[in-house]
Amino acid sequence: MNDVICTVDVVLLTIKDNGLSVALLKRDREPYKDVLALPGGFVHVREDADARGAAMRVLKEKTGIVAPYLEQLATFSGPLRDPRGWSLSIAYYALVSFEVIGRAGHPDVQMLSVDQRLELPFDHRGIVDAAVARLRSKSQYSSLPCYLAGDTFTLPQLQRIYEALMGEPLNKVSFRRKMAEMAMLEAVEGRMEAGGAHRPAQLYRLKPALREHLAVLERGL
Amino acid sequence: MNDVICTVDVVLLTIKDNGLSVALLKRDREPYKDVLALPGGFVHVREDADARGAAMRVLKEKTGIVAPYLEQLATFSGPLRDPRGWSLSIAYYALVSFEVIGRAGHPDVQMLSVDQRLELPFDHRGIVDAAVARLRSKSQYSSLPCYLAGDTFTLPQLQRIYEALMGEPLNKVSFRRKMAEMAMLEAVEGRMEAGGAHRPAQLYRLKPALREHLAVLERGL
DNA sequence: TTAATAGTGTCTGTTAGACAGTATGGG
DNA sequence: CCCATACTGTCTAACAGACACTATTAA
Repeated sequence: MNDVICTVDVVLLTIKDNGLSVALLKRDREPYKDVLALPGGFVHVREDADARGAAMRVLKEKTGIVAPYLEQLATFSGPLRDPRGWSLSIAYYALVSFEVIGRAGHPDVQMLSVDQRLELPFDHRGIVDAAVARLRSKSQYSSLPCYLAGDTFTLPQLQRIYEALMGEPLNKVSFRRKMAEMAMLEAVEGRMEAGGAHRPAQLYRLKPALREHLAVLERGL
Repeated sequence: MNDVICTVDVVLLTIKDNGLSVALLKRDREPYKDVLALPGGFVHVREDADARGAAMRVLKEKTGIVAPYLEQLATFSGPLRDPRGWSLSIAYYALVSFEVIGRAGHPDVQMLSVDQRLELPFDHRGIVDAAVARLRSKSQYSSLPCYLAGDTFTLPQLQRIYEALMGEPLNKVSFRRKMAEMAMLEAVEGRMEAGGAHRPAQLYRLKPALREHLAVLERGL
């Protein structure tokens, strides 16, 4: 009655070159061997405390990354999405800064722009699209994009991330008012961003209390 | 490797007595026989086109209702939620007007206020809470609550539904401005609400084009 | 005519964005 | 000094909510 193939897939997103990129790996077995696909795998009833645990395990095994933000996206199912039979995938999306991917140093992981619209096996194209839509939607009224920044970042850097997600330039004064309204950042004393021939920007980090749950705005950006 | 119990559960919500109520049924088999629980059942690989199809089938079988709005909520999983073993439930939520439940006429279906916080078997209490939170959240900026009204309704009726969901009175002028902004309603000619010793209200219905997808607001209510 | 609710015009306080100014680094 | 970018003060336009007024029915 219940011969359902149960898997998890993870859409690992980051900001690279001012645009969203997704982590893909060449599959190491059939079906679609050697084709670029999302990191995914079977749910292991013996090891996994739940589907989220399976997603964390799969992400760690395939990319070496323990993502600070991992949220369930949706479940995709049906008889046709996997040639092996009626299958079901609980999809998660994870957000990390580009540095974290570099530090993990898995050479198999390829970061491809989501705008490139590469064809993907299974229904992975639809899963990626859903993750990007969810991220863009939540970015309009929450602190979610902070997880795409590094541990510390400046307000101009953070604004560039928001702008990349929203696809339009934002008003600087309004943006800063909103960030203050969410009350999620704390200044990192002493250290400023070096770099250009101009005034350096204040560094911030997410308040430790907000490492787990998002800050949200009454009205969007 | 994949001995996962795959089920769907449906949170059928309606507005009754100016408050949210959820449809519950006495379970007809073990575990938790005769205990009130969400309508749910196994995914049938032979019949169901996907998990959504399973949810529609289960809802129809157990309550006689074909809901105009049925959306995936989340997937709940783990070894402890079902005494039979490591299980997974893809939860959906559906919205209908109270009349539709009456017309379906299934005497086993009980509508209980979500505020009553009745204890439920499995993790059904958490599933109901998640559905209510999702509905309340989406109500702040979309036409979603219209599915809780009947086929035709007046603006005062619709405002009362929004107010029941938001838990606070809304400004009449602003509410009407927002409904106009969403451009989702069309007046039903000729017919007005009868009833009281006062001016009758204009009847509206959802525009046919919006029967499938929601209208959303740039800024919330 | 009165009571009761439907629907609308308008005023005002709040909020968001434009603009322009000051601040502070490197060259 | 100049230039570039960070940051901030302030004006204005858009928006949301309060209030009051008109409209329309039954009794």
